[in-house]
Amino acid sequence: MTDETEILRLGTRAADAVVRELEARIVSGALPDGAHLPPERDLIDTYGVSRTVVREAVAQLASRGLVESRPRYRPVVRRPGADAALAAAGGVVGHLLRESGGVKNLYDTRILIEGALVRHAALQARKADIAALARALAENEAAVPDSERFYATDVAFHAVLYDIPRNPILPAVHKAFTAWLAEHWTKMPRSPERNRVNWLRHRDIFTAIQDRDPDAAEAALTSHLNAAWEYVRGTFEGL
Amino acid sequence: MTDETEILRLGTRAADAVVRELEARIVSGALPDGAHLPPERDLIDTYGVSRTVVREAVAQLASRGLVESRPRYRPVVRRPGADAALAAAGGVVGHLLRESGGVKNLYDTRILIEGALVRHAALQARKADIAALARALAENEAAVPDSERFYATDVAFHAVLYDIPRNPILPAVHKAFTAWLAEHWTKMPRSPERNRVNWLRHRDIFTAIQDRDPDAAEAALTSHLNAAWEYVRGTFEGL
DNA sequence: GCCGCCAGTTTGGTCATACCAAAGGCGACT
DNA sequence: AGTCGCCTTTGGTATGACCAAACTGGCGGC
Repeated sequence: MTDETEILRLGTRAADAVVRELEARIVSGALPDGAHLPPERDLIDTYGVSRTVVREAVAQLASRGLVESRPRYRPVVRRPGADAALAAAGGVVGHLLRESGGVKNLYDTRILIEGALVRHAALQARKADIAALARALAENEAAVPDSERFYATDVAFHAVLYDIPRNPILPAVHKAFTAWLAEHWTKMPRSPERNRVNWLRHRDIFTAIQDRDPDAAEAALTSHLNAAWEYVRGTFEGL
Repeated sequence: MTDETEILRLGTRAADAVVRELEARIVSGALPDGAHLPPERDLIDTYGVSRTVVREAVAQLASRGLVESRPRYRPVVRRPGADAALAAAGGVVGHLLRESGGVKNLYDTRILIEGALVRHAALQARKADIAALARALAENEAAVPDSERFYATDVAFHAVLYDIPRNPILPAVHKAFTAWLAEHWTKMPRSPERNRVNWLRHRDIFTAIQDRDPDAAEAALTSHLNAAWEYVRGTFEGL
């Protein structure tokens, strides 16, 4: 009954209380973004628990993205954003990508979402959005000879599409997609010729959006992404 | 440089090695799904580390959804699925929803995705898919007088849309959406009249899909979801 | 012979303490 | 004033102990 929504439930440990306390101090702003957490030994007598519990609490906060904890440094408070949520999912996604069809499934999901985005852009984009797209497109073109820079501007061009709806969740989704797929994507063989083809596709997408033609925009986008998939599918046999 | 993709990096602890070991034993099937982890004291001398490290390793596995750890029970191995990934993100999402506009952003994202799904359904749905939709629609209609059952069949109807592409990520996304939005959604005032209106919208969506008309399907879907939003927006002022 | 109850054992949760190594701060020295 | 190096702070790990709840097995009753 209850386990439906509590797949990851950790149960009621003493650490949970400390987690809630610290959580409250973070969201209330008492521990502002960027500040570091008090030393563990302070938290011990602040909350009257053992260091074991304190450490587990901090670990939980880290796994939730509320604090950023590097090996021997003081944990840094991070007000969570949509990207933190996606980052938290990253660990599991890594496993999914290793399974058969995992990459394909994720990529198809991306195509689905990005297809919707270009439709949205074609219908809703403001002048400033189209200008931003044009700029990204120009930088993309300028980078054609340099494969590394082309990849960066390629990502940037697609990123603009995620920015247009002005929904902070979407750029985070894009970041997550690129991070998760980057491993497979960056090993794709590249060349100025290849880059130029991709740039042409980007231009098609841009033109369709500029023309306010959602069907053409979606068609150009899916064709672009599917072609890219076909191009790299050999990289990961059957994934 | 490196922190771009390592938002949640925990650094190199001794626990990480144990995590990798156990991870390997899980994905290799040596620890099959449903089995429970060896006792902590066994892991201690299996890997030659202290119990502190073992416990941290198990906690990390739990946060990644590879094991399910309830308070005083042996952790149970869970082969991760897409739903585990989304569940991992749940903790942070809870905070996002408390922020201004958080619910709206999440809901808009849902509309974007589900709009793409109905388009896809209108273009790609097979006979069996349409039959499943028809069945869900019928059950939805039958539940009109019973608001609680209506909510369940409502969710089930939308779920069919996420099943059609046969991409396991999408049903997990749907589960995540409903779980995250349920808190706000279930407190929406309901009545058989209201249910009937919603059912009519569902029928519109179904008809459009059956007619292979993606534009009509998307329009019906967005109209349906936006109307629902307007109806409940008073529930959470300005969220 | 089967089932339920109870004690002993196992096992996860917490505490206390100690030690190490690296980070960070402070002061001396140049 | 700037730099180098020592000392303190602080996170990471190891031990060992204890508790309470879960588990197990055997005993006794039905």
